[in-house]
Parts: sequence; C-alpha cells; structure tokens
Amino acid sequence: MQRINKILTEQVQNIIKELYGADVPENQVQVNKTRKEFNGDFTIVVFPFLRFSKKSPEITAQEIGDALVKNMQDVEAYNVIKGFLNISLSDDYWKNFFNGIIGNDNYGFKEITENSNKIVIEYSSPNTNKPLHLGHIRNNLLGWSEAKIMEANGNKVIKVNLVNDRGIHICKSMLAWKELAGGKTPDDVKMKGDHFVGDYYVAFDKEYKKQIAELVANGMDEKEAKNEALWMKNARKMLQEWESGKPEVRNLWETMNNWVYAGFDETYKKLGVSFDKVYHESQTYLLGKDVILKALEDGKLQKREDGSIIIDLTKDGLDEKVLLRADGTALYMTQDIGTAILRYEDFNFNESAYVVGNEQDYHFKVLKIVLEKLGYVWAKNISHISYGMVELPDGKMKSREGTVVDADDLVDEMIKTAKQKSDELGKLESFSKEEKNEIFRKIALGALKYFILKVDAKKNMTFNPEESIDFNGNTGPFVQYTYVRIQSMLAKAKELGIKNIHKYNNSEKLEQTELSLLNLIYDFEDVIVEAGKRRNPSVIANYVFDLAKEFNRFYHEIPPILKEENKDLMKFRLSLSEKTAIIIKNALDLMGIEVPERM
RNA sequence: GGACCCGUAGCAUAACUGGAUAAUGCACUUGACUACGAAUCAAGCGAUUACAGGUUCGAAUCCUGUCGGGUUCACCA
Repeated sequence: MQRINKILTEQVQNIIKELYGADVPENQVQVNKTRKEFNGDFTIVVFPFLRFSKKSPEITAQEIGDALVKNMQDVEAYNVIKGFLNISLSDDYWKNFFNGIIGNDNYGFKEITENSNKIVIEYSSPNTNKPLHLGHIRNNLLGWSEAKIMEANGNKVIKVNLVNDRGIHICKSMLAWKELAGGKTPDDVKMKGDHFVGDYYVAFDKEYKKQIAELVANGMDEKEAKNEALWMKNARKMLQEWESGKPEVRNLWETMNNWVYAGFDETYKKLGVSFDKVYHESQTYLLGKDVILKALEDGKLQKREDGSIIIDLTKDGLDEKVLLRADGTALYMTQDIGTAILRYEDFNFNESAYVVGNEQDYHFKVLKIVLEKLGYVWAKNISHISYGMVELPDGKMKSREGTVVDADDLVDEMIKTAKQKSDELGKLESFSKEEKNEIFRKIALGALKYFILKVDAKKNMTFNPEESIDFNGNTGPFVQYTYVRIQSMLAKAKELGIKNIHKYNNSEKLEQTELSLLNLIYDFEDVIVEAGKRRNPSVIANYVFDLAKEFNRFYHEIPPILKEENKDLMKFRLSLSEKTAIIIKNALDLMGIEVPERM
C-alpha cells in the first residue's frame, strides 16, 4: 500500500500545476504530521508556494485544501491557520489502513534479499588490558542497535569486533603479573579474567610512577626518568620479544588474553550483544605494514630522513601523518589500514561502518583519505558512526584516576535496583526465583539501554552514578510496563472466551485518542527509515515512548475495553492494543531491549 | 595557536534538520485505584533557546563576531 504522505505530496504537486501552472520539486512540498494542539493529521506548509500563487498564504492554503478534498476521497476536511494547511483524513482511511496491516507483525520492516546492500559494522573494539566501562557500554549498545536498524531497513549486516590485543599496554599487564602475581590465575582468586588482568595494568602504573619518582629524587629530569624507569624498559623489551615471536612471551600473552576474553564474553552476554566475526590486530598489522611498504615503492608515500614513512595530507587540510615508525614497527593507523583491507577482501561490502567515539573523528577522516590515496575505490564507502563521550557530573571518566564506571558493576547494580523496586510493588509473588531473576534482568537492562540510547548518539551525555537510573517516566521500564499491561489485557480477553479479535466490523466514529494511536502506528515505518538515515537509535526511543504514552492515555480515557458491549468495537480496540504491543516489542528489539511477559 | 564539536526550565533530554504558542521526563504542588495492572493517568509550577548582530514571510536550527565547555592536531591506542 502506498504511503499517504507520499500520495499527498504528489497530489499537491499536481494541484499547484493545475492552479498556478508551476512545477514544484518534491522536496519543496513539506507534508508534516500535524502538531497535537491543532486539528488534523497532516500539515502542508504553503509558504513555499506563494511565489507561484501570488496570493496570500490563507487563500493559497484554501485553494489547495479545496482541491485536495475534491480530488482525494480519503481527505475529509481541512483547516487553515496562517500559512499552514491542516488536512484531516477520514475515519475510513484510518480503519482501512489498520485492516491492511492487522495481520502483519513486521509492519515497518523491509525484507532482506539476495540483492540487499551489504554493510559491515564494527563496534566494541576493546583493549585487552582492562575491563569494559560505561563508555564501552554506549559503544556496544549503539553498535548493536545500529545493526538492528540497518537490518530493519533491508540491509544485510555483518557485525564485527576488532580486538586490540597487541602493543605496549598489554606488555605492561604481563610484566606486572609476572613480577607480582606469584603464578596466580583468575580461577585461583575467583575473579573475572578481564578485571584480574586490569588490576595488574593498574599495578604496573603504580610501580612505574614510584620508579619515576625515585629517579627524579636522585636528580634525573622527569622526561628521562620516564624512559629510564626499569619497568618501562622491561615492558619495551617485552614488546620487542613479542614482535620477534619469543615463545615464552607469546605463551604468556596468549594465556592472559584468554583470561580477558573469557571476561569479555561474560560481559557481552550480559549486555546481549554478539558478533559475526572477531578480528585481532595481532593478525592484521602485518598486512598494513606490507601495504604501506608497497605504496612507498610505488611512490605514493614519502620516507623521512629518520626512516619513518609518512603521507602528506596538508593539501587536504590535514597534517603529515606517520604511517610506519622509524624502527619499522606498526602504529594504530597501520593496523587500521590493514584491517580495512582485510575486511573488504573478506566481505566485499557495499559499506563499512565504524562505531567509534568522536575523539577519533580525525583518525577516521585520515584513514579514509589515506585508503583513497592508496587507490582503494571502496574507501569512499567507509563511514564513521561517531558518538559522544559519557561524562560524569564532575567531568570525564579517567581510568588512571579511578573515576570509571565499570560495566559489570553498573549492570549488577541495575539488577539489584530492579529487584528492590519490584519487591516493593510485590506483583511477582507467584513466580519462581529463576523466573523472577530473568524478569529483573530484562527490566534492569531495559532501563540501562533505554537511558543510553534515548540520547542522540552524537551528543555527549552525562551520567550521574549517585542517582540510580530511573524506572518511571521516560524510561525503558515504562515502555515495558505498557507492553506487559497489554499482554495482561489480551490474556484476560482470552479467558473471557473472546476469539478472533481481528474479525470485526467497527462502524463507530473513532475517538480522538484512537486516531492518535493509529497515527503513531502509521509512523513506525517512517521512523525506522529515519533512524537508519540519521544513524541514530534515539529516533526509535523517542517514538516508542510517545507510542506507549499515547496507549496509556487511550487505556485511561476509553471505558474498560473488556466491558464494552458492542463486540465489534471491543475487538477493534483489542486489535489496536495488540498491534501497539507488537510495535512496542519490535521497536524495543531494535534497541536490543527485551520485553518481559509480566513485571 | 589551527581544525572539529557543543551551549535549550533546578537537572536530564526533544523539537520531523528553516515552520505554528519551544515539547517530554525527573524534582516540586494538587487530584484519580470497590471498572481491563497506579512502574499508570489528569492538572499546576518552571525558558529572553549563552550573548550581540545579520539573512528570511518565518531562526533553538543558517551566517558573522564574542563568551564558556569539550575533542583533536603523537613515531599512544
């Protein structure tokens, strides 16, 4: 079925042609949803047409309105306020629309076919030297949700993770563990592997600072001390040994990384995210090196006197960028070049998206230009889904200053709060402990995910650990509650022996709140498209909140549905409720949020 | 210093990307559970959209400048 806003746009174009003899391009016809405080379903802004009509806004709007009513059966009435033409569609239009989608549980979703666009999306990208924190949570949730939204728009999506598993930072944890752990493993001390390793990373930093202080106290200047501190020298040596493949170092590296992966897996599972493929930088940096050396031979890059290889981007408004160190070892950029190429070889994608924080805007700008200059035509299809930092009320999170919000702690805390809240309300007494825990988990994660995803991805957001995340108002649990409530009503309807709720013949005039609900349901298709275009799950969050709110209003304003004597009307309202629930569930799923059946 | 991003009620966020009287939640004040679940609903309070100019029929949104905050400009990742 063709969308009514599309039809309206075409009609307006035709009418203007007829009335004023002018061709108006499609993008000049603004068909918006009518704002709540005015009467109507869609609003057409007539200001852009005045130069064709050469008449006042009011008269122009009237002329167009008259023509619309005449030409379109679905247009029942219109009103004009200033230059705004508000169109009201007939009840029949809305009823027909609803009947058309009543059996379609995937309303709004596009199908994925053989010919679908193939998009690789990278997100998460952790370091293996410390556990995940709140910033990673935002990344993971965004990545997952973006992937879901891309799929809903009919794209074939491949989710990949790139683990940064090599470099000096890893050697720091390894060294500290060797020196301090006495051979203990995470199992021995009953810790999650990522936290275990992270602690040794912190321990390294502590000891390192101590060593610097000692050297400075003995008269060395600080810069030199930083280089000369024993542990730092040892860490650098370890990195060289790693690069040259010394078995002892490689074994330890593998062991400790595996501890970390086990910890990450647990956190990913808790968050409900997963990947189709995991890349490791230790496997891609050599490719990057080869590509750069080859490009140097081809004269695409320059070599400095000290032996480092650079690309000059000053003509592109950027800087000179080093691609390979003087000693020939790889850099972040080197690896990313290798990974990007490998990824193209693996998937032959139409598009490759990176979910990475906005502090790396510059890096990705450079990466794209460098790849283009190296002659990779597909590089133009690389995009950076840039998102803002998560800040604490007193500023940024800093791992070294201990002001991080740990991912595992936060989720556990949320689950505790959900349990407490639920116990106060006492609605789950009849459930087993396992069932209850499952419900608490869904609610807690619903609250957390919604809290993070409702904010425009590109904006920085503040998180106050002192105030726990809300469960009332514009929150995940509010939306979940609406869903649960509908399920409860539908179950009761079944108990009462009401069957075939999709079969009715409702001849009643639609109530205002029913019209609003139908309007919102109609919007879902456009919302998915917009969320995809804007690369922004917050569009979905805002929508599903409005939908839930409107349903709750409907629920309160309309007399009890299950007591309705007009069976046709009752079934229509049950169907409307059911459809609302399905869309809530689908919309939340796009954000990675599950719905409980009871709460 | 150069480049990029941001500044909206006490707080947290919206505003269909240039459209109507700037919306919602939290907090605060009221009212509604012997009618389908009150994690709900209804009502109230609260904004010179950082500031000053400009463009436009129309500006939170675009342009210029000022002030404030952030990120980046590493042979760190």
